[in-house]
Amino acid sequence: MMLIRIEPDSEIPIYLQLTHELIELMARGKLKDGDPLPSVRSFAADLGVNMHTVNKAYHELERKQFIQIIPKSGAIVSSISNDMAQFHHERITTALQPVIAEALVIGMSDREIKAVVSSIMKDLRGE
Amino acid sequence: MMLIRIEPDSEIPIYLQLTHELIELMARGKLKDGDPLPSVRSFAADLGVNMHTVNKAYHELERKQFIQIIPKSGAIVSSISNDMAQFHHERITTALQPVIAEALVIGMSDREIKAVVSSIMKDLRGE
DNA sequence: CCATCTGTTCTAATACTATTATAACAGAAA
DNA sequence: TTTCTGTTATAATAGTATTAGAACAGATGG
Repeated sequence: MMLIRIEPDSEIPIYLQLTHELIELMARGKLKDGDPLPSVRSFAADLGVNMHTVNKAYHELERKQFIQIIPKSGAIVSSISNDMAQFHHERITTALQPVIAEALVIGMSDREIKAVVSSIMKDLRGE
Repeated sequence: MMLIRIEPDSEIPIYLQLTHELIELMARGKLKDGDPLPSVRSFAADLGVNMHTVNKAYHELERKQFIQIIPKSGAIVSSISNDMAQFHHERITTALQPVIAEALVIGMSDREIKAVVSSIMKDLRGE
């Protein structure tokens, strides 16, 4: 049983909420390399969403190389290959840039921004 | 003349690209408190997009309190009121969280993540 | 081997968002 | 008073998100 809650009325699409939640579970170490993910059908039933929505989330995770989908069998969490570091690094930087810019505009100091980042990292690593 | 380039074929909606670009200009100090923004018509003409798309970007910026729209007159960059710090702070944290989680999963160390954040801040503040 | 489970693929419908195009309106500005 | 401004309205198009239902074929386990 996967402890995940979806907000159907969120502005964030369900399949993206799901990818975020699963990545967070990986960050927290609750999903580890090699762990199997639920089948799209059972997971969809648990979450009360459509099979295709879960499938879309899985393919998003596969695109980002966080899981491996074995055709007609299932999906498992996959370790990140080090040689793709550059690929991932660029995505992270691109995603971070507009948020940091916004933080600067609202008047946050470098120290404050780093503190927020540290706080988030601590929360994810802790426990 | 505002030095902004839009990618019409990006996965990111044009109106969001515009908001990001404008916020970045504010972060870089090229748009300062009280500076007027181009009219939605002239800006749209310059960018080669529709008037309504620029208007949507402006209202997105107003919602985030980065500009002030004076009805039937124009829009100006507005300083951030300190008493809204909590409001902004939460948005920043919420936006940052999934990206940090992703960074951790791809194996970035705390030091590396902070380095990327510092690099972005330096780029925005520098020059 | 066989029944079941798996992801895959297809069609289809609905709702919403993004973008563009026109047009008209009323307040602001010069 | 003419021009510029954001505002509002209608409409069309394209794309995305979500759901539904069904069929297919490879994988799995008894």
